Amino acid sequence: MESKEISQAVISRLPRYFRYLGDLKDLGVERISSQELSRLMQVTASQIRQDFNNFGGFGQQGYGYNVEYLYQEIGKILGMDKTHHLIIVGAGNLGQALGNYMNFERRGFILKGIFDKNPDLYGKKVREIAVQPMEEIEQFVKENEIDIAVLTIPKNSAVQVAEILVANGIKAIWNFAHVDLNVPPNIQVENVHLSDSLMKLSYNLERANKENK
Amino acid sequence: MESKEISQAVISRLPRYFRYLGDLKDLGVERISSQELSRLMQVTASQIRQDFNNFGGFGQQGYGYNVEYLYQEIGKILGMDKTHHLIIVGAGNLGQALGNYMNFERRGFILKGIFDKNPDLYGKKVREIAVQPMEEIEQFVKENEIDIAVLTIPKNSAVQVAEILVANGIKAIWNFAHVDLNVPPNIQVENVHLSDSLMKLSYNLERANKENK
DNA sequence: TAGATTGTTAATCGATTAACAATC
DNA sequence: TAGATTGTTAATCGATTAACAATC
Repeated sequence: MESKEISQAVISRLPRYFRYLGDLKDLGVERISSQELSRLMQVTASQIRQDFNNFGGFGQQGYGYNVEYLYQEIGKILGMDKTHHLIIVGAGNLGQALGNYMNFERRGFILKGIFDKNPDLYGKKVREIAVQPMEEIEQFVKENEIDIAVLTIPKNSAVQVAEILVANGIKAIWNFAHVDLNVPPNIQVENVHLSDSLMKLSYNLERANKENK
Repeated sequence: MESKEISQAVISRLPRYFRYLGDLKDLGVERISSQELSRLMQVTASQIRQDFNNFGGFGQQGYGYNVEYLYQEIGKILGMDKTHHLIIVGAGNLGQALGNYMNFERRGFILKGIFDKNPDLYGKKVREIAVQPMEEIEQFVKENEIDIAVLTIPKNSAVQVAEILVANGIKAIWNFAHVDLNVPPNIQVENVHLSDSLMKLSYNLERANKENK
């Protein structure tokens, strides 16, 4: 039971810190102050210190932060020290693209299964993992310890499939379907609504065009 | 020159309104009040009215909002009444997946070119569009009216390619590369950092696991 | 010790929610 | 007209920034 609830605004910034710290580490930088990091990342030093202090003091007065240590700690907070097993539901272009993306595996996200309802795809391999019929999914999820389901199926079937997954014990869904899922509050959902993102870009493009006239 | 700057928080919500209104329209619903929409979308009626009123009054006291009209207006705000020409830079799995995604075309986002530096991919077709060598990109962008460049290339080349695109007149970048681009402020960038999103899910999963123990 | 920089409290800013007068 | 619901102002809440005492 966690006492202090940390805002999603803070959480959303952690992966970016993690990325910059990883780069600094690779560059051999040993320590960094909130001010230097602030210049690098274009956010205020105040915000950096506030963000880190949500999780306890990682720094040292007069010194700053040890890059390697901070990197490790943020990694732990994000669960990067653990292995996660995932399945991909929907073996279309996007599902395959995500499955083939090596970097996820490097971070401990291991692809365990991939499913589709299209028989033409059965047996097709995505990184050694053969596409299985959708019907197998319940059994598979029950028998294997799956942490995360990646939903890359059309919106009309997404809600129903999500319910099946939840009923069989899935605790987290990475949702690429363009629809809001209706799941119990203890199930974690992270939405990636690509067309929403593209529309936002379209709006900003439009607005910038208008301003420059 | 726009007078009132509308916050990105509001803009980010518009595509979701657009989606719900589209669904309502398809269901034949003619009018809706902020309260009904509030229940449907799980946001406050107050926020709905505030959001819409950033762009002028779309409703009518005592009646509510006309679904069709509101849908059209939000569509216009998002630039959905216009055609956008885009190119995809990076013809890997993700680039191809995005290129093949039909729904973007339905919304007026027309794929005009696709580029990669891997010669094995030259000539490969993604929806009638043949992959071209990366070297062609400058000329192509100059000669064709391209609005948006979709970056689906590895992080190490992304920053440099973005600079080339900007130098040749690209005004908006949809960035899937896991790196922050450094472009002038009049260039619009929308980032889709998939691994950031997955890490956030990982954090929330972790936290939920702890709480339930 | 003096200087640097964190951790943390206080002040500010912006976004969300509530309330209600205007009006269809 | 009475009822409903917007548009909009005011109140609240939360997130960001500033300031500074603690401390390495």
